[in-house]
Amino acid sequence: MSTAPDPSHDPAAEKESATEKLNFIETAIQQDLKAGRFDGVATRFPPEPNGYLHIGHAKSICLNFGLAKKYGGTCNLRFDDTNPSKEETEYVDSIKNDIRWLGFDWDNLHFASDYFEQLYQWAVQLIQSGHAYVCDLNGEETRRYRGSVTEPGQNSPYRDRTPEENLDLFQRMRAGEFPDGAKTLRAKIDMASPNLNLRDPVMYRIMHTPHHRTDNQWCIYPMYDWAHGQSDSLENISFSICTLEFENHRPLYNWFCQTLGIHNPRQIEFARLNMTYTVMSKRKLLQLVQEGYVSGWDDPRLPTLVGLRRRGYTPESIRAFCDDIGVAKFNSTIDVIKLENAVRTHLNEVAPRRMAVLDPVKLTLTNWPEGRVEMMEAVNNPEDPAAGTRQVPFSGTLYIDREDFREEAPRKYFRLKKGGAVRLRYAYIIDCHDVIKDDEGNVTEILCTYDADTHSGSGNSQRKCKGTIHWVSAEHAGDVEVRLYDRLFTVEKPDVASQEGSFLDHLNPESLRTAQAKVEPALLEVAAGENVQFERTGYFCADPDSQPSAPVFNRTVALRDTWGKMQAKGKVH
RNA sequence: GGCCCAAUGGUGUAAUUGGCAACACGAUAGAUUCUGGUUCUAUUAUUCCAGGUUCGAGUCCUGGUUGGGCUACCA
Repeated sequence: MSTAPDPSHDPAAEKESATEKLNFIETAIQQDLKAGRFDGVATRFPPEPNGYLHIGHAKSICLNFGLAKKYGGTCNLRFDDTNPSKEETEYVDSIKNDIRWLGFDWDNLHFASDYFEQLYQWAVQLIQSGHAYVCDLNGEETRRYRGSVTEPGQNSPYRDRTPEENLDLFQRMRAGEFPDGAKTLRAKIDMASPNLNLRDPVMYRIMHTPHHRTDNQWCIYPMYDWAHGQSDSLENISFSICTLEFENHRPLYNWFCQTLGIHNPRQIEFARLNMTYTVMSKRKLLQLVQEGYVSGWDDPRLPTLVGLRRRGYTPESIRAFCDDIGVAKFNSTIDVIKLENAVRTHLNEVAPRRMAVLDPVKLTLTNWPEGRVEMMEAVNNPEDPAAGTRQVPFSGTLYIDREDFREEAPRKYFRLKKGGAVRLRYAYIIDCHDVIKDDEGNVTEILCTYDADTHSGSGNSQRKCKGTIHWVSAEHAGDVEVRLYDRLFTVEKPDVASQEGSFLDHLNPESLRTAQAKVEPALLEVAAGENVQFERTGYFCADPDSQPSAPVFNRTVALRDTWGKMQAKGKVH
């Protein structure tokens, strides 16, 4: 490096600003915009209200809302509520909350059920133009006629009914003349198509089931393929972004729009999110909740948005994560470390630091003046000077973490050992001269002397020591419950069924440990939902179970632990 | 035995659309540090295989391999 290049003439920098990194969806959007296929960008997030949102949905939400924002377009929230047997208003509310919590707001709120009448009219249009027919085959027969992946299907015997007859039958289906399953309305496409979705797909089924919004107004309900694309079209969506499993549905999506002669959005598919050490399917999440393996949808071990929130994940960290993982069509599995890293990064910037002793052992300062209490000034957040400082009471009787003391230890052990010294954070350097044990040999009390010249920040002493540990003054300490969460599963891919086993076989028996911690006074005032860092330990969030002056803390994620890693690798003992 | 889609370091995503393979995370080594945190530095690749087109291929073509999806009146 001989000369510092002028940044304005740095070719590398120019290149960087000129070539913005686009994912494959953005590339497609820019091409379509340039070609004039669409006027602008209109997207939508289309959940079915039959469950809680999880981190995989967050990826889709960030994508759809993010694209709208990036291109100055709009993003709607639309509930795909076409199956009344599974859907409930409870889920509608939770989904709205989760999206807002994540930091997004929709331009328009819609329900597929609002389009039922329009959908019906369009179905009539397809019947009249000879593109749809009423079929009397039952489920079992329909399946048989469809053929298989290697064999073509056969035409339904009802395929050639006249438009008049079809119309009459369809009207009577709507009027409730037939029982559940007696008839369906099917699109007339091609029973020999290699794409199974095109083998005369069912558009409507008869279900005498009240709907969460339309109640008993309808007894015929549209299928996904018939409702989804048409809803997109009605809302003038330009890019209908969905997951990979709908790739084979795209020809049908386009067929409906084109046959109807209506606005045809472009469907683009991306790979859904998979993450190590967890499960993402609604079925499995439901099973974990219903069978009591976790405490509920908001159990902090679940990848649900309500679970992550309770665990202490911030919206910012989840958005950063979604941004970080990118979008592609490759079926990948993201290392959960990425998620943990995202929340560490954010919390490192914003979480106030506090001292908490999770596994307390008593430490007495034998040369401390009887009854004396000193207030120590502690920095609230070294990453944020504006967070200021606080006063922490210090006395001759303290608690430190059992992990931070050993009678004998290797040179690389920087914490307190018998005959050694350590710095008490924001206080004094202490020397350990003795240990008291119970009959079983457990350390019950550590005896030390403090070095009065080493008061934090005083500059009175040149004395240094390698280690610094956290502490809490016994008489001022609060007692709180701490819930130490770990991964729910012990294997990277619990989903990949081990031959005969179930994903439940891989549940981590230690995914939740509780501890009674001794904490500094400031921690007693933390309100539910607030994030803090317990110095040297991890990030914690006060749980909704917290009571005034009696918070319960959930461990969001531990701090990076170089020492623990060295131990795990056998480099030290 | 059909159709559709994908494949780039340990993980995930880029590559100005045919022009010197980049970024993040992880891992490793070191520096700094009153958090074994943070921060900083360094190291970490014959682009799944085989042919072909081309001055030039991660990118285009052909064949193969591997993985995913499709056979609900679910979405």
